[in-house]
Amino acid sequence: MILIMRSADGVDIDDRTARARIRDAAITRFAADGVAATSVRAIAADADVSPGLVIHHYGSKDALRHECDEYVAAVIRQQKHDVLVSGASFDPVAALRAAQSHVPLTRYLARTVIDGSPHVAELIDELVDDAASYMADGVATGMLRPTEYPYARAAIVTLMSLGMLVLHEHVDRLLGVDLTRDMSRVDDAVLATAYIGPMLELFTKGLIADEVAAAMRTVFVDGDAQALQQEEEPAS
Amino acid sequence: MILIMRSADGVDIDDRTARARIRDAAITRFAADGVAATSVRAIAADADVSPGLVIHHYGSKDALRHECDEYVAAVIRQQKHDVLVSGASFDPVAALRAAQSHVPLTRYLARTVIDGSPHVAELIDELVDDAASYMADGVATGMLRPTEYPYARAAIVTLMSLGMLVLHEHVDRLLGVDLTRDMSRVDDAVLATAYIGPMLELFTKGLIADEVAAAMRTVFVDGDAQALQQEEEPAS
DNA sequence: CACCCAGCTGAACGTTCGTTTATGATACTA
DNA sequence: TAGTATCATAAACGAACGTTCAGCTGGGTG
Repeated sequence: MILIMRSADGVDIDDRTARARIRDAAITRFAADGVAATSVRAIAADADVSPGLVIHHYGSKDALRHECDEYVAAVIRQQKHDVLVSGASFDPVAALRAAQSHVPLTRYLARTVIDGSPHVAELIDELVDDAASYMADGVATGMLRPTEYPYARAAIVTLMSLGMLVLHEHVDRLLGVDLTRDMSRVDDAVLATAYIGPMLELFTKGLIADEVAAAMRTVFVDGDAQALQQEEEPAS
Repeated sequence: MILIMRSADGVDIDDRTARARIRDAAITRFAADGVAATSVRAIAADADVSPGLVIHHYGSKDALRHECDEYVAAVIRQQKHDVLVSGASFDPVAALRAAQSHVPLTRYLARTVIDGSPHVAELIDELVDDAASYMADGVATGMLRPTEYPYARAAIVTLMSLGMLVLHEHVDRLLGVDLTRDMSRVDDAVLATAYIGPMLELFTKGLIADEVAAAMRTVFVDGDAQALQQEEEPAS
């Protein structure tokens, strides 16, 4: 009945106490329905305990959510660390696997990322910093193209990936690919043609033609608000 | 006290009745705090009416949310139409402007896009279809690069843009650019260097080097699950 | 054995929620 | 002026919420 989180998964946490069960149930519920729409009673029912015990262990629903944030952040950091020490520098396969980590955790992150938790914001800052570091390595080894904006590019790519994760429901509906599922378990051609294929194409060949980009660059980067009005009054 | 939505903005809606005030207040509140975390009483207070009137006009909170969905979808469709009839085909400036449409509506869309509303899902499907159409035009006129995956690419780019919008809070924190603000009003260099600059670079030059992409393509697109396991057992 | 102290429960607390209802104010119509 | 929809409110409803608390349980210790 209860979706029990596999306790190990590379992380050395071995608790299966009621306290841990409550935390896992909370993470799954928060991820599925959002924090505000999840009741303490629902969490308690999922964890097969009384509502009172939830409060007894965590003090309040808010504190529980707080601890879920920290736990998810800790697990993701751990996974990041594991990836880092196993396959060094920028390994796209490992990075992709790390990004698509444990299912409920990923779903949790995708949900709470918009509810303005300071812990999650911190975690995202770290993810961006790490991405910037990885991508600098990637540029150095020639795997990635050089950039004028190392940090901004890392932030944008990270947030784009995260954004796709947040919108996983729509990605699934439109492309038939569930990003919150472990991708290494999906072996069909759908994933390839519907997601990774166009993704690789997009990030290899680009999207915008050079001359158009140059024009847009003139307007937005070199130009100013005046040039932005060129729709109504075509100048130059 | 109340954040009143400008009634016109290209859409021929001129109601300033209490009913409209409630709807506008609900959109703003739903956008800011989420649907579940917003109480009917808070909406009523923002609209300067009694909680009972909210129900009297809309029947229930859920029906109100339903109507907000439909209203936002209608306004966005209207704006899309306006852009379409004014500057034809794929005009990047107009497209960008249309994407960054009216502030509370954009925020609303960014919030409700993850709560699984059928109306919003429908709207997204339309946005993707439109993007596919625009991008096909762009390819025909040479403004965009050709693609093996026309629909998937359109979906990915649309969802990526939407994802950035959803994560606007983090985009703002990391890059100092508020995507929910009207971009034509922001004339400083921050927007250019922090967002549009790297965005243009990313979608023009790409990110991944050709040889790496070719390798990843071999693994993910041409290969299969067997090849995906090459980390543990490096084959071939 | 008595003790006891975590872990845990069931019932209840006060609050807030969405919603209902009875009633008042207002403006149009005959 | 009387009648009557329409718009709006204040008060209250039951349900569900987060939370509290007194008491039950069962394995470890004297």
